[in-house]
Order: sequence, then structure tokens, then C-alpha cells
Amino acid sequence: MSTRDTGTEQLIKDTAKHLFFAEGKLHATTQEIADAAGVNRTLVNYYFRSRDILFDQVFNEAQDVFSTTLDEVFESNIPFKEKIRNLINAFTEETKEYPYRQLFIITEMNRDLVLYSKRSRVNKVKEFIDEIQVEMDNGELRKMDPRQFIINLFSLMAHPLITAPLQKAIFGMNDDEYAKLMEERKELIFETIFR
Amino acid sequence: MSTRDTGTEQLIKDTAKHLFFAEGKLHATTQEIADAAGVNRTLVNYYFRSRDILFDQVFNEAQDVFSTTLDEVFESNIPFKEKIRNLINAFTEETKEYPYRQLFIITEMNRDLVLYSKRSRVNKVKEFIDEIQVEMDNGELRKMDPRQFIINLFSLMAHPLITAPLQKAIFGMNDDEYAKLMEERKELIFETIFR
DNA sequence: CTTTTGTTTAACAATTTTGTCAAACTCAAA
DNA sequence: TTTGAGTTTGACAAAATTGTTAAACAAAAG
Repeated sequence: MSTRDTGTEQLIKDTAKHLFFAEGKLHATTQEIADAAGVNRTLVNYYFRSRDILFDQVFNEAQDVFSTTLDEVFESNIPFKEKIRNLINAFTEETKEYPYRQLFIITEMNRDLVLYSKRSRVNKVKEFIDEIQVEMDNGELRKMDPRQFIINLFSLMAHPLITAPLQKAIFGMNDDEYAKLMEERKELIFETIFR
Repeated sequence: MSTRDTGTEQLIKDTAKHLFFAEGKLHATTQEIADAAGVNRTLVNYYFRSRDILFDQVFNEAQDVFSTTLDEVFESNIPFKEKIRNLINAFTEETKEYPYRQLFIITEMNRDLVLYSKRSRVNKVKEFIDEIQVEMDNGELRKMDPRQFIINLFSLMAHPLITAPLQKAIFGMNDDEYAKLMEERKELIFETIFR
């Protein structure tokens, strides 16, 4: 069967991603998704058969984009510090656009609906760990479990973006003020990580 | 009207907290809560009238416990470094037990169902910021926006616990190995924060 | 212009989840 | 032991959400 490509299928998927990852509405109903997309709810079933299948597709694509972004940084053949700088930039921008994506992945993992695809990310991480170890041996980094280094890095990048609403409330800041703070963090994270 | 206190009301509330905060099942149904508590679902309505009211109570109590824990640390009249050490301990233990509590608070905030009670946490935070500023002026801390210091601290503490399932998958670790890593972090966070 | 095929819509059915009610039950007080 | 207030239960009703179907529609092909 051929297709006429009215763009509706992609529109629904993009809208779902926006609701889930950008607005944090992790349990939006098909009606809410359809309304946000400005289409008839039945089209969700027409294109995706069921809500669960839409969920799965969005979930998997989210993981792929996320993985690809990180891989491009990891695999680039440039000095370690530059690599980290690129990572901070790429990750921050990604997370700014979709702050709740990781959160979505985690909650879905907790529902046991999706078995986390061990698409052997483990191996690529091992390479990154080795690279970090070399830097530590050369005295470029404070010695510690390289996994702690990675955890530190991602914590400093991701957490303030994931918890943005909470932080804004605690500090009494508006969106612009917080965005500025996040921009300043890029350099600050770099300095913190490298002592 | 007096009460006979069979413990059922508290049991339901505790079970809900456990599902939400410990297991991350943020959208557990009343049936699931009742089953987990081993009681008839109707009792949820008997004690709380509606599911939303149960949600609100659990949500508010979560905020209160969280706030109280932090306040006790903030208000204690001890040297700054000790205060931070206590904070790291208290916060880590709390988050270990209920890793998804903050996540729950955030997603609820995004549903616009609950207006974040600005119970003037802002003021207490201001005092803490001042205290940090003094330390920076005295050269005890690297100079930066004190809010960044706070964000760094909470990011390093909370994020690896919130994203535990993800991290375990990425690093290929089991529960015990990850718990050990988290324990080692307490000291590591302290050192990272104080350069 | 007619046909064909893919798309969209509304009405309907099925399922899931929540809320209500009266009856049964339990335990303490009279 | 009876009475009575609070508790628990199952049956039922209501609401919300999802899934299905047939008919209307739109655009390309013949």
C-alpha cells in the first residue's frame, strides 16, 4: 500500500514528543495528544493502531536520538577536553529542548513495559571510561572511579534542567533569569569537572 | 466523630508513598494502591473521598518532610563545612529511600493541578545564599553565583539516585554495586564541591 | 468524468478506572 | 448481650479512556 503523506502521522508523533519531553505531560491521553496536534483522535488509531504502539515508537526514537548525539561526541577524534566541551554543549542544548526525555525513559523503565534495550551501550561507555582513566593517569584529572566522573558530569548537566520548575520556584526566578543561569553553567561545569 | 484507628488510613497513605516515591509508579491506579496495601479498593474512597485528595495529601506531606529535613540542616548553628556534610548525608539517605519524590513533585507541578506552595522557602534559601557568599568572600569556596553552588550540590546528590535504573543499565551494574558507588559519592561530592 | 485508493470523520462499542451505596461486620460502651 | 458508631465489603453506577466501524471526503490514476 502506498501513502499520500499528508504529514499527519509525523505531526502526531512530534506533538506526542513535545507533550512528553518538553512539557512533561507523561500521561497525556490520546485525546490530549490529538487536540494538541489539532487532529481527530481517531487518527491516532489509524496511524498507530493503539496508544501503546505510539508510546513505543516515541520511546525508541527518543533513545536513538539521544544515543546518536552522545556517540557523535564520543567517537569524534579530538582532544579529551574538547570532547567534554562538545558533550556539555550538545547535551545541554538537547536537554533544554526536551528536559523530560530522560525522566520519561526512566518512568517507562519502571513500568516494566519496556525492557531497556541493552543495545550494547556498555561497550562504548567502556571506551569512554578508558579514555578518562588515561587522563587521570596523566594527571589531567583528579583521580577517582571514572564512573563517578561520568556521573558527576551528567548530573551537573542534566539535573538543573530536569528540575527547572522546582529550582525556579525555590529561587524565585522567571524563565529568562533561569535560562541565563543555565547558559552560564556550561563554562562552570567545565571548570568544576576539571578542578 | 471519633475514630477507631485500625491503621488502614495510614497504611494506604504509606503504600501510595512507596509506590510513587520508591518505585516510581507515578500513575498507579487506586486498585493498584489498594492491592499493594492488601485492602479493599473502596477504602481509598472511604478514607480519602477521591483519588485526587489522596494525591494531594501525599504530595503535601512529601513536600513537608522534604522541607523539614533541609531546614533542620540549614538552621543548625554549626560551621559551614559540617553543615554541608550533614546535608549530603541527610539528603542522600532521604533520596535513597524515596528516589522519585522530587520527580513526582515536578510532574505534579507540570499538571497544573497543584500550585506550588511558595511557603516562603525563598527566604530561608536567601539566608543560605548569604552564608555561602561569606564563605566565598573568605576564600573557602571558589567564587561563583551562590545559586550555582547550590545547584551543583543538589545535582551531584540527587541525579544519580533519580536516574539509578538508567545508570545501572549504562554501566552494567547490579543493585549492590550501584549502592556501593552511591555510598562512595558522599565523600566525593564533598571534595568536588570544596574544590 | 469516473474510479480507485488513501485519508478523515462521527457514531458506536468495549474497556478501564473511579465513585456510590446499602448491607455485613467488628469492637467498645451501655 | 445488646446497642451503636465506625469499619469493611461487594454490587452497582458513573465517568473517562481507548478501540472499531462504516460512511464521507479528497486527490491521484485511469
